[in-house]
Parts: sequence; C-alpha cells; structure tokens
Amino acid sequence: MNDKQVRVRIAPSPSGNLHVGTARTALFNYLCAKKNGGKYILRIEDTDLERTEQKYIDNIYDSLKAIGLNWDEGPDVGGPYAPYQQSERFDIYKKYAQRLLDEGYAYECFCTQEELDAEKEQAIKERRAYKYSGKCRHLTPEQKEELRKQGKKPVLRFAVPEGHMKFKDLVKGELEFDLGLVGDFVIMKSNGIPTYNFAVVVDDIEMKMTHIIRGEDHISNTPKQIMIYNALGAEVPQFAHVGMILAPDKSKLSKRHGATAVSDFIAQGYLPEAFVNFIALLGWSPSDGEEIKTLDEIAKDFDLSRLSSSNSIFEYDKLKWMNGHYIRHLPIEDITNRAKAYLTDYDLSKYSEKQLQQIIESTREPISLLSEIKDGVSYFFEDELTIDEDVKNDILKTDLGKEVLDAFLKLCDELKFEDVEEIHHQLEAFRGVFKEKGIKPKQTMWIVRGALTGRTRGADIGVIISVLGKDRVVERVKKAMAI
RNA sequence: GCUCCCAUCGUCUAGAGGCCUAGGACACAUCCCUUUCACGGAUGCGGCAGGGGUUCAAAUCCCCUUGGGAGUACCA
Repeated sequence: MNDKQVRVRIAPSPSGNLHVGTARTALFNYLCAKKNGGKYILRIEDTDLERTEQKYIDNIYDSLKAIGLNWDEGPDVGGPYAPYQQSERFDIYKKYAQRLLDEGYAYECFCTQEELDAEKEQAIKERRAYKYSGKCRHLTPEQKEELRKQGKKPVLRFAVPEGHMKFKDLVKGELEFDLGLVGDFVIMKSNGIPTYNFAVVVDDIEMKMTHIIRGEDHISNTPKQIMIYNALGAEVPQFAHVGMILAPDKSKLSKRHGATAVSDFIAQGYLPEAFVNFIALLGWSPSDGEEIKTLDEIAKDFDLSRLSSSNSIFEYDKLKWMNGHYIRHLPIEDITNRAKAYLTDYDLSKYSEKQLQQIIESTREPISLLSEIKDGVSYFFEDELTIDEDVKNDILKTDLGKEVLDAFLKLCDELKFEDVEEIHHQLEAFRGVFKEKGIKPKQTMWIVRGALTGRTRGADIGVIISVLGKDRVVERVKKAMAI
C-alpha cells in the first residue's frame, strides 16, 4: 500500500435507524483506521430529501457512539473537509458536475420518464438487458434550447465509454466489468440534486478517502464510480467489498426476523461490547482464534486480509451466548449500574450499593440478556411474595416442607445474617442434619429457597438470606409455613 | 432475463498445494461439579455442494453443473 494516512468513512443514509449491516461496515472502517493510525469519518448521505428524518440522524449518532465507534470527523464534530452532510454540499456537486459537462464527460438528457419507461419496456419485450439508449448524447445546442423552452429540465448523464473496467478489490480480488453493459447513468437529477454514485465520489475525493470498505451490494456501483474518479482526474481509492449479513433463512435481514437496528438490540438488553464483538466476527476472524475481544484488541489484530468475501448469517444463538458471557465477566460495579436501567420499577433504596451488587452478582450467572435481570431479582423487592403454584403444592405444603421450615426458623436465631460465608457453613450443617435422615441436600435447600423466593431457581441462597435480612427471612418462612 | 459475487460442520469461521485421519466457537447430546437454574470443566455428534481436470500431492489452482446472494432507478 502507500504511505499516505489512511482515511476511511462510514456514510449512512438517514432514512432509517442504524442497521446492523451498516454498523458492521462502520466497525470495519473504524478498525481499519485505528489499526493504521488513520482517520475514521462519518458522513451523512441525506440527498434523499423525502426519506431523510432528523430522528434517524440522531439514531445513527447514538447507535454509533453506543457501540464505541466514535468518529474523528463528522457533521457534529467538524473537520478539515466540512461540511460532512451531503445536503449542505449541493453547490460542491454542482461545481463538479459543471466540470464534467464542460469537459464532455457528461451530457444533458431531456428524456421524460415516459420515454425511459418505453425504452425499458421495449428491452424487456426483446428479452434484452435494459440500458439507456443514450439518445440525448448528441443533442445539438439548438435542440437543447428548444427542449428547454418547452420547460423541460434536464438531468446530467455520465457518458460511459466503451471497453472494460478492471479493478482490484482488497477482498474479492480482480474484478472485471463490460462497460458495454452499463448505460449512461444519471449523476445530477433534474432538481439539481446529485445521485448517490456521483455524490459519493465527489465527497470521497474531497475528503481524501484512501479505502472504501463496504458491503458487496456496492460492487456493481464501483465501475461507475471509478469512471467518475477517472473523469475527474482523481486518484482511485482502494476498494474492499465484504459479504452481506443475511437472516437465518438466507434472505435479507428485516424486521420480520427480529431486530435490525442497533438501538433495538441495545434496548433488548444486549450489551454494546458484546454486540460489537459479535458483529466483528461476522466476516472477520481473529488471527489467534480468540473470539472474545475488546474493541481495542480487535483493532490491534485487524487486517483487511482477514475479511471474508462470502455472506454470513446473523444467528442469535451465539450473540446471546456472547452477551451472557459479557454480563458475567464485566466488572460487577459496571453491570450493576447498567442493570439499574431495567430495575426502575423497584425501590432500589431498599438496599445498599454493596447489597445491590451482591444481588446482581448472584443473579447474573444464568441470564443472556441484561433485561432478564428484572425478573431475576424480583423476589428481592416484592413486599408480597408471589409464590409459584408448584412450589406451593410440591414443596411447601409437604410434610417435609413443614419440617424443614420449622427447623430453619429455629436456625434463624443463630444465623449470621451479615456474613454470607458464615451462612453457607451454617447451612451446610443444617443440610447435614436432614441428610442423615435420608433427605438430599438439594431437597432441603429447595424448601428454604421456595419459602424465601417463591421459586425453585434463583440466586445463591446465602446471598438471599443475607440480603433479605433476618426480619424478612423470618416473615417469609412463617408465611410459607402457613400455606 | 442480463451482469457480478459467493460456496468448509446446523451457524460463525481457521485453512492461502503436502503440517488436514480438516482446527476452534455457538448450538445440540452425555458426563462431572453443585444449595436450584445456571456457570464452569470433560467427552461426543457434525462439514470441504456435485462432477471433471492440473499436480507426485487439492478443502486449497482451473473448468462445468448446482445452490445461494447482490445489482440492474432522476434510492442510497
């Protein structure tokens, strides 16, 4: 490669919330910049005035920030090539368009939608691939004047030359296209707004992009874009086209498969760390086989050569597992703080921060979504415990249940409530008594757990007893005995 | 239809001619641990789409078939 500073970009269109596919593209660009000490730029491609909405722009900012992909230059932070929002760059595109017009690389086309549709229909009838005829290519100045007088507004079309276009893609390898198959495409719409293919190139030139990393759905745009680079006498950046992210049924990922927006995943309880880690593995693989990595670690290890050229399917199973892994391994203070967002229905002031952490610590193990924490800790907060029917019938109402609870109630007088370790020891002795009578330790504890939580599963029993404290433990046991 | 891209366990992938009786991760199964569910650990199940070449040697290179994906807009 060259020794220029690497400059890459993510250029989302604000016509929807930030999509996972876009997020992954952003991630790869970000990683490429970080790895090479380059710059990672955010550019908002809002030339589609109809579909652009401010809330989507906000969502893009928020989502990108949430997963840690902060940009070096962008609409909000500015930069040497501002503005970074296409709707504010219309005069720049006009200038470049005029240049292409003047130099004969582009021409005005006055064809109406009807004419174009007719051409298209004809092509279909002849079972021929459609391509614009180029009939406006050689309009005389007089003809154009006449058309203009009729009130027709022209579009600007790029005059596609004959021949073949070849370029080397960093992940796909050598790619070749027959330009005879691509028609003269529109670069400026009749309303004076540039089309995508034109605006990207102008911006990428102006913003000095060195690498274009994007989804392979852009492969067919690439020859068109390269032609524009060439016509403008600009250096062509390196391209790297990655496979797409597909839904489990191999179709395009859509809402019907669940969430598609990064913000949806986060709202569902996925941790940003886990989410980025997971999407990084979709199309990229670590050199050491170690899959659990922080963003920084991934950046250190990142290399375009390890990008995959095939599509990958977005499966929730692994994401969930990974999310659970992060929930279990991130510092407890951190997880506790984030968990609070899901516990707003509870009166958290009931417990000290330390106790809250104990609660979360012993509840975080089995969950894979942070949102599950709410249900997981409910019995710590309910004043009126809800007891599962089968816990009532199969556990608490039994003779053994009464016996165990009676004994446990007596034990409460000696229990060292403030010391979880000690509680465990005392419990061990407690279980031992029943074990001698042939009652399995797990059965004994099941009964105590049932009385205290109303469930058969939950946090560490020592923590439950300690955090609940003597008063509530005794109260709950008595209530359970009265069932 | 036309053009382009892709093809290793169910899924994500390692593999850049011999290191491959194809490695890892998720999922699944069994076992162990255990105060529950889990977590963790161990073991197992499972794949080079098919067919031709090239080569002493092919998952790796070439061709064909099949399958999948993308593009084909005055959308990005």
